Amino acid sequence: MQGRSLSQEDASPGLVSAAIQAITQHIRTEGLGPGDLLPSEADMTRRLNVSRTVVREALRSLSAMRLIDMSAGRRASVAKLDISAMSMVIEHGVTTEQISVQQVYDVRRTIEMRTVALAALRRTDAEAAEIADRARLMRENCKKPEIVMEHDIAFHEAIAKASHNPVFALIVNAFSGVTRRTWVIGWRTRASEAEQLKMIEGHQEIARAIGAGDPRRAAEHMAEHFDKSVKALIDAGIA
Amino acid sequence: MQGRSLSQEDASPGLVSAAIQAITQHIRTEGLGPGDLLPSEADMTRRLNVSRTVVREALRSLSAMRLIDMSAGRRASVAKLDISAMSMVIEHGVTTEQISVQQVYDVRRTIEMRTVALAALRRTDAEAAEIADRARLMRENCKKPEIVMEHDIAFHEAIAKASHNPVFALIVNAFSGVTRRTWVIGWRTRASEAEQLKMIEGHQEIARAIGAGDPRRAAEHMAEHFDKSVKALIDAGIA
DNA sequence: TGTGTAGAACCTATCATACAGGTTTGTCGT
DNA sequence: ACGACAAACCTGTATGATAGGTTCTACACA
Repeated sequence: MQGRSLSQEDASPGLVSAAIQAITQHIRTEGLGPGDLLPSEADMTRRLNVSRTVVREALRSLSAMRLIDMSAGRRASVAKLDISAMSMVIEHGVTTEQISVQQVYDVRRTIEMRTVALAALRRTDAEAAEIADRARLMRENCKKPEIVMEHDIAFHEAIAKASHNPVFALIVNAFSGVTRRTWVIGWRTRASEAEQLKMIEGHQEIARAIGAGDPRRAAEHMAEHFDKSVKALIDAGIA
Repeated sequence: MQGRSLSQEDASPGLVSAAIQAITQHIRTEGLGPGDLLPSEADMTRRLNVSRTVVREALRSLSAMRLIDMSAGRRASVAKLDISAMSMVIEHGVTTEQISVQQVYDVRRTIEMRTVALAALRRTDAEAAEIADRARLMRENCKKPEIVMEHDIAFHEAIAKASHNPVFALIVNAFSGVTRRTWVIGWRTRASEAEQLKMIEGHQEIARAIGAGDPRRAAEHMAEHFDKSVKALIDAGIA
């Protein structure tokens, strides 16, 4: 007893892929939004006429891509937008040497030149304050690289958020993982303490420009920041 | 008999998450590259001291993110970079109305302004030819929207590829899915045939600029193209 | 009438086992 | 040396069982 059914397209081979299709389509056709519940596994098992194993692997796949949330005892639900999956993809690309760190920086530069300009135009006061705070905290902790790094990453994420375009925020977030793995290298390369401070001041300049609502100046400082960061990485021998 | 083992961090709850961690870490520590084989499921079952169900769900998750390739009878292998997972995330965001089409276009514009400039600088002759070909094919099939669309998408992907930065290619690819869902709307909005032709000519201009190795002109035409596309979408009532 | 608490009902997480079918590999006959 | 066949190994899917988490209901008690 394992009659093929699965409504339609068995394009990609395997029942699991078909189940994934069916589930995403269900979300689409039912117009489900974040938080809405999906049918239970047993239910899907009946509807799709496959074993629970298949249903579970399909759900697990969706969960891996963060399209749905799963937790014990509760039915799966549609997830809020979250691209940490992409973060894994990028990290994977870097660790398997299919992507270079420099290439990541080029993309980041491209995107953040835009987010910073948008942020300068659209930031709320609270967002401007958050951004300025991160820059300040970087300076205050300038002796502790780990902490500076976390604030640095949060700084860039806050700017992306202030751009008010979630797609930008998503992408910037996706790069945080890689950044965490390479940040220290760039930091160490800045030989003198003065140079490290200058880098932090660059962040403060950016924060000020955003606060002043000056997109051009913000973008210029961001560009400068990236140029120096890339230079630091190259000096460190990361091609 | 199900002693907890799994080396370390059970941070995210669930054995599956832990298994995912273990597998990605295995890839990292063994320095595996694309095509290299992972241990068999049975092997992992023993090593991680969990059931095969868990191992399979972990593998399936990685497979969903396209970090590994799975196929019947063969062991899983490390995958070549492929971000079609992100495509699903973006589509999910759009269908659940967490992202607007316009926001996607803003991101595309930002990125493609860069890819087109890089392409003009770094394209090989073959790549330039491919890009020009796509533009030509768009014109030749201008009566068949479906075909124009496919060549349009391929056009943009070819440019991204010619930028010689795989991360850009990845991201542009990620947007192809959404584009496929909205492209026709923009096309229909261009009322007259003349307007449709003008849009296609815009692509040819871009192709020419890339062929001529002129990044500035290429970027200008790309900007114009996006501005018009967004306008078309807005006219169509897609906020 | 209001409330809270113990179950019942429902669900997911994980395990064990089984079998069908695809891949790989080595062996044996020619 | 070569090619076909078989064994060994692996994955895909199904089934059934148990443990433990969630939610809702109904009943006892205030």
